Amino acid sequence: MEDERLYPFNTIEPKWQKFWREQRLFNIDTKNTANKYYCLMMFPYPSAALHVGHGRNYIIGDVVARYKMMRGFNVLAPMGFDSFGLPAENAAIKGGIHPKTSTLNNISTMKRQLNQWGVEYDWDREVISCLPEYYKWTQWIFVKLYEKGLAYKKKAFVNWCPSCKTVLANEQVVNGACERCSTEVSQKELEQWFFKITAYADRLLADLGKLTEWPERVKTMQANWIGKSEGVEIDFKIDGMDRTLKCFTTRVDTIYGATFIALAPEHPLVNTLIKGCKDEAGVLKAIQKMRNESKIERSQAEIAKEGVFTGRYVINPVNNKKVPIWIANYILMDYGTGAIMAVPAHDQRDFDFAKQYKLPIEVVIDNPKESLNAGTMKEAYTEEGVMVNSAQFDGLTSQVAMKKIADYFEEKEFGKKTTQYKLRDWLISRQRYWGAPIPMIYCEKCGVMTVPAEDLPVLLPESVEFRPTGESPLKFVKDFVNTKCPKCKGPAARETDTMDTFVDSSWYFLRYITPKMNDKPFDTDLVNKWLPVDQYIGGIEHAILHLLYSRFITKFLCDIGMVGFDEPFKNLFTQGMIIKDGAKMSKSKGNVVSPDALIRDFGADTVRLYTLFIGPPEKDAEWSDRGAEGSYRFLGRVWRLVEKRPAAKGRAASGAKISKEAEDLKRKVHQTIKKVTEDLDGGFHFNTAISAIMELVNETTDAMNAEAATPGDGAGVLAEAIESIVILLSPFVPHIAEEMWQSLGKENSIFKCKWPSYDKAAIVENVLTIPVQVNGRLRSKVEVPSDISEDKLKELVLADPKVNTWISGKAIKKFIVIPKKLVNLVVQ
RNA sequence: GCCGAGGUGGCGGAACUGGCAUACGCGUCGGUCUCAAAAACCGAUUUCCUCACGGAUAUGAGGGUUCAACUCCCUCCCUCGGCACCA
Repeated sequence: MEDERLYPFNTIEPKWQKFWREQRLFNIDTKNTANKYYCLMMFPYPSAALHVGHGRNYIIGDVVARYKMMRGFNVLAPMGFDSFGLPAENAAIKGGIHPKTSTLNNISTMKRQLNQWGVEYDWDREVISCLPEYYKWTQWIFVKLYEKGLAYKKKAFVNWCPSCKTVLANEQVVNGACERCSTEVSQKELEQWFFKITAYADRLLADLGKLTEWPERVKTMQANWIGKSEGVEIDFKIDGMDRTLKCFTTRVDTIYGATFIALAPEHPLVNTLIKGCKDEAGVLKAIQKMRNESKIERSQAEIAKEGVFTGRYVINPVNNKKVPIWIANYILMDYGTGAIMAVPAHDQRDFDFAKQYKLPIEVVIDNPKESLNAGTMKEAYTEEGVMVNSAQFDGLTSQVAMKKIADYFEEKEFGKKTTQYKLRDWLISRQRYWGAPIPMIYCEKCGVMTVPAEDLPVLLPESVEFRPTGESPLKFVKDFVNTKCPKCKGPAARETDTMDTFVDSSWYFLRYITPKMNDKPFDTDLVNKWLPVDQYIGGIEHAILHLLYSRFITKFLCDIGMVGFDEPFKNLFTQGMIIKDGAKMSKSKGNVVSPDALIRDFGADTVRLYTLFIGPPEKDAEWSDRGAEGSYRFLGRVWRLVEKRPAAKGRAASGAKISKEAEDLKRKVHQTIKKVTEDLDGGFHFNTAISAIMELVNETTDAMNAEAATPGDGAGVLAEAIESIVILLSPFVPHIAEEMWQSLGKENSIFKCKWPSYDKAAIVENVLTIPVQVNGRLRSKVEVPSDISEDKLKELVLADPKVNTWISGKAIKKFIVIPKKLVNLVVQ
């Protein structure tokens, strides 16, 4: 085994890991804010073992931190654990290990793995969200939200996962199934706590515009999720009743074409409306049937439209016509007002429904290209057009009419302009144990109140029984539930729900600045100096949930003066997944690549290098063990290069005449410095930066072999090349770089040295190879001095024998010269 | 259906602002070393024709603009991700 190693990574790696810790390379004083750079990786949930896919995130972050360090920044790179959550509790129910024990065990395993990867952090700032010193402040934020009316409790239909035995936020339901375990989600009516994120909908949407350094796709996903639409809320008078019915529409221009009204089966007016109608029992039965189709069934696929007439009518305010009220299964209670004005001619869903129940279709927007006929149209016309059958609005374009009719409605008080969002309030109650207890107390005399600040944290009792009941285990802990009312000191009960773990993770990045502070969640002044985060790195799977919640909580903290900024993350980078055998790595698929064996056989630097070289980091990439071996061989070549380098006689004196070979190598060195620096500054182009260094290594190896064969003046440039290679590689492969740096005779850590800058004069090519095309096809190449005149170049090209074979006997129509790039002759 | 990203050798992928397509790595083939093998090193490698020189051909498909197109424009196909009866 020993001889098979290309270099002694197994001794080098622990040596430098220990060195970095002892030197406190990553430990910083946040009071020193000059030249600060906050490099943040999304903190992980502590699962049992990391695979190479997880590693990508940490490796990228580590490269950025080390590179910025070498660029002279005061880098804050902290790490922590998002350590409340369901898996630990489910494991406790199954295996009987307390969540706290298994979580803390997993944390220490993960820390060991991170350390093995050579990924370093300021561990003095570690934040663990399941410990009281942290969740005390999560509870404190809850209290602040409650005080501002942004945390409230209501009875609501909620998403219930029968397998996890808990409720889920809308964001955690994926295709009608639980985000975590993929079990189909059902609906349950429960009293739940919510955060009023909808109060911030407009700002969360508008401020996406400020996030210029975020990936477009993340912003689009958030915008779609918030789902803003502007329209008019119309008050329809119900015929024969002293009530109105509100309908939201974005197409008020189609009001004259409304031929029926449709209500969601859950609409609160339904029972009143059908009272006394012809077949009350039959109608009620039909409605009941629609209600029983769960929300999920309704949203899964386009199910057949169904509906029933209520026997009632509303009056269309614009023309006083009677319009029938129907109940329809395609109307959602939780969007808009749960009732719509249906315009079959101009909305496909209404059209389908009208066809099925033979309801009238009236064209009110005509297609300017081809006039519409209500009787023969096959589908709704949803485009813009010209107003018809719309009284005084006839002849206007629909866009103009939209505004005019909206104004007319407000003037006549038929309705008002409003904005609707798809975003729902954030359901944060969980009937589970392993989360931060919601700090509320219920007193029979004094009512609902928050736990006073001085009594925080509300500690999670350690001794509980884990049962798969679907009810919070806290309910059965008498010492926990029974408490005193903070006001009247009489007997009172605690809230037994805990908070969604996304609450924990929506403020942790603030805690890292002053992680030990115990009288406040964080120091506002220091936080204002360090945030917004300069670079946030994490998975695309958090595009909506975590990133939206964090933005919301930051805006809230900004509003109450706790922070001085309203967006937490300036630059966001979302890395792609590492795929194996065409699928995301997961234990159940059995395609997990563990870093342990790879690190044992090839070393951490190989795993790091391959992970970075595999492809553009924002894209998914297929893992290949063979590919990883290629990275190992490369490191072996670099190692040998450093070992076999000729004794440096000192650099060639500047200005001294050097050979062409030496000059070529020097040019390559400086071109590579330029390329790597630009790749790291301009984006996260690690893969191309590494291939540029590989090219330099190849050229340097050739130059060294040539120098060994026929010694010349190359030693000085070779030394410069080797030193540059080691520095340029260091952020990617820090252990081997430190070792080689040391063997080059350097004393300090390589990360204390300055990142090289390139010499503009050295990268200038003085001889150029100019491709020559004839009629756009490459026919020859000419070598010319870079300062050649255009005339001289033309002369040379025309003298070129290869070119001549292609142009002889033909007339030159055009002679295109792109200076320093290419020549193209057009002949006929 | 809507929104977003993408489609380049056997594979992962390069290519600036329209200017030598296929860098770098993997794999494969050949060679060196070895009794032999592995490892390592050196060389070849879009495809087709050619002993060779060389030529033709190719960036999902088709068309267009241009002296010149992976890059710009139009039409279409496919893959991945998100949202989805949102009025």
